Amino acid sequence: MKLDSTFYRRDDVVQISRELLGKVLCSRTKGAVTKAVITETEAYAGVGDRASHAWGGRRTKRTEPMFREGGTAYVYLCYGIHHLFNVVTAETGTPHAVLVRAGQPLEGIELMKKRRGRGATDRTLLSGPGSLAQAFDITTKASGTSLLGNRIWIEDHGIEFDENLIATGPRVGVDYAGEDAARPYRFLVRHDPAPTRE
DNA sequence: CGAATGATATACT
DNA sequence: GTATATCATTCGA
Repeated sequence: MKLDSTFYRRDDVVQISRELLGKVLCSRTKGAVTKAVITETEAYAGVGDRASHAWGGRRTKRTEPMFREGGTAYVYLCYGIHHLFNVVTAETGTPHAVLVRAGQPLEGIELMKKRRGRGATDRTLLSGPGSLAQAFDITTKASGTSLLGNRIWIEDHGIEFDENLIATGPRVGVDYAGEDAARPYRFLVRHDPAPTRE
């Protein structure tokens, strides 16, 4: 079933980040549907988190979707090449978000390979936030889209990973964030066939 | 290991 | 309005 607003609008973004493991990310473009089981996430805890784009309450045209109600998509371009997909959580005005970093392909695999091109194998298809967004055809144009609609959404297929399969650690690529860089806000499934990095 | 690559934020004139 | 530094990464050598 599709996750509804009660899932997204809770305040504990770290808890939501953990719960998103095993959920199924779905996208539909031009009638074609692609789905994947989420296996890696990172939490970005709003104004008090130096690693977040919304740190200190920075509200700009780019970060505006993060301040909307939980259940909104926040997508932005990084390093001039990669689109990164985030799930906005909490109530309106609280810019919490969860970065989806990796997943296991479930449906529309051939289409994902076609979008990724060249050396994309089952292993590398969704390994990393930039790759995942590319495979799902998610770009900055999708930023601000509601996850309750039929363009991008998340389903619960009843998949549960055992507690000891879940690894927790510091987030990737946020060394600039000072002490906040060390926070254990990263969640991933061990021995995932589509890992990003250990 | 390091280049690629462009939108965005911020600091200027 | 213009300039410049920076970036929640990826891929190929």
